[in-house]
Amino acid sequence: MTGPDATVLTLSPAGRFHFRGTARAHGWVDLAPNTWVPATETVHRVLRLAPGRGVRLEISGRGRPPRQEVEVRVRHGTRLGDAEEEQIRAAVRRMFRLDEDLSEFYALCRDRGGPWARIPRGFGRLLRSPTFFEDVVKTICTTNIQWAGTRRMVAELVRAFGERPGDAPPTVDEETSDRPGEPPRSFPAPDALARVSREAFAERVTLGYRAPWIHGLARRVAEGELELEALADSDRPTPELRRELEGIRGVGSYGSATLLMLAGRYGHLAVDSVFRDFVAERHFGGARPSDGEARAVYEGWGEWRYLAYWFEMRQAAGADV
DNA sequence: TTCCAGGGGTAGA
DNA sequence: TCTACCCATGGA
Repeated sequence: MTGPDATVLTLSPAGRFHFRGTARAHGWVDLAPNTWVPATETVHRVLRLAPGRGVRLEISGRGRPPRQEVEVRVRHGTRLGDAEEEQIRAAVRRMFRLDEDLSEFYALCRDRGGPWARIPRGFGRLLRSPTFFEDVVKTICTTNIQWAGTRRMVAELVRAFGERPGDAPPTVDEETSDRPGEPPRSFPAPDALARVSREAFAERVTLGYRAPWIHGLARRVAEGELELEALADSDRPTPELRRELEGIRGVGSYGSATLLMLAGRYGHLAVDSVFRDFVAERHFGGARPSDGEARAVYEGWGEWRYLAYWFEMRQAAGADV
C-alpha cells in the first residue's frame, strides 16, 4: 500500500533479468543491512542518503522472469526530493546490476553447448551493495572466517555504526526479520567509522585482526585519500585496478578477485576454500589439485572465468538460476 | 581440546 | 615468486 510516507519506483533492466536469482546469487543478501523476506521474495534494507537522512527500501521483482522489472517501495518520513529519488534509483540499479551486459558470456555458453547452452537467461548478475565501500568492507569480512562469522561481524558494524532511517513505523516484515525488535539501520558510512579512534572502534565491534584494516580503510575514504567509488566505476585496465585493490590492507588475491567481480570484471577467480572444494569434487574426482591446476579448469573462459565457475557451482548445487 | 574457516601480511629464501 | 609462520575469533 502506498501511503503518504511511501513512494513506489519501477526500474527497467537492460536485457533479461531474474529478480530472485540475482538477489540470491551469492551470500550478500544475507549480510546486514540486507534482509531477504522469503514470503514476499523481497529484499529489505535501509539506504542512507545523507547524514541523518535514510529511507527504508523494499525491493522486489515485477513481472515474469527472465523479463522482470524491479519495484522499489521507498518508505520515508518526510517528502522525497527529486535528487533523493534519483539517488535511490542509482543505488538499486547498482545493487542489481541493471545496466550490466552479459551477452558476450551468454554467446560463449551457447558455443560451448551441453549444459552451458541451457544457462538461464538472466544468470550472472550477482547482487552487490549500493556502494563499493560496503562491498570492500564485506569482502574483508569474508576472509579466513566461516560464513556465520562474516554475518556476525557485518551485523555488529551495522548495529554499532549504522544510522536509523527516521520516523516511519516498522513494517510487518521487519518484525519477522532475523533481528526482530531491533530498528533497522543503514550500512555505516566511512566517516561514521572514522569518527571514532582506532581503539574505540576495535572495542565496539569484534572484528579481530581485521579491525585496524577496516578502520584504516574507512579513514582513507572519509578523508578523500582513497576514492573507492570512482575506482570501481573507472575504465582503468583490470591489472591496474587489481593492483590498486590489493593495495588495500586485508585485500589479497581472493579479495581482489571478489571485488573485481563486484565491479563487473569476471576474469579472475576468487580462490578460496569453497572454490577449492568444488573444483576438487567436480573436476578431480575428490582429489585435491594445486591452485594452479584448479585455476586451469576455467582458463578457456578468458574474461568470463568467474561467471563460468559460478554457473557450474550453482548448477551443481541445484540452484534454478 | 584442536582444527580451521568464502585469507592476508610479513620475513626470509 | 614461493614458503613458513603468525594473526583474532568462534563454530565444528
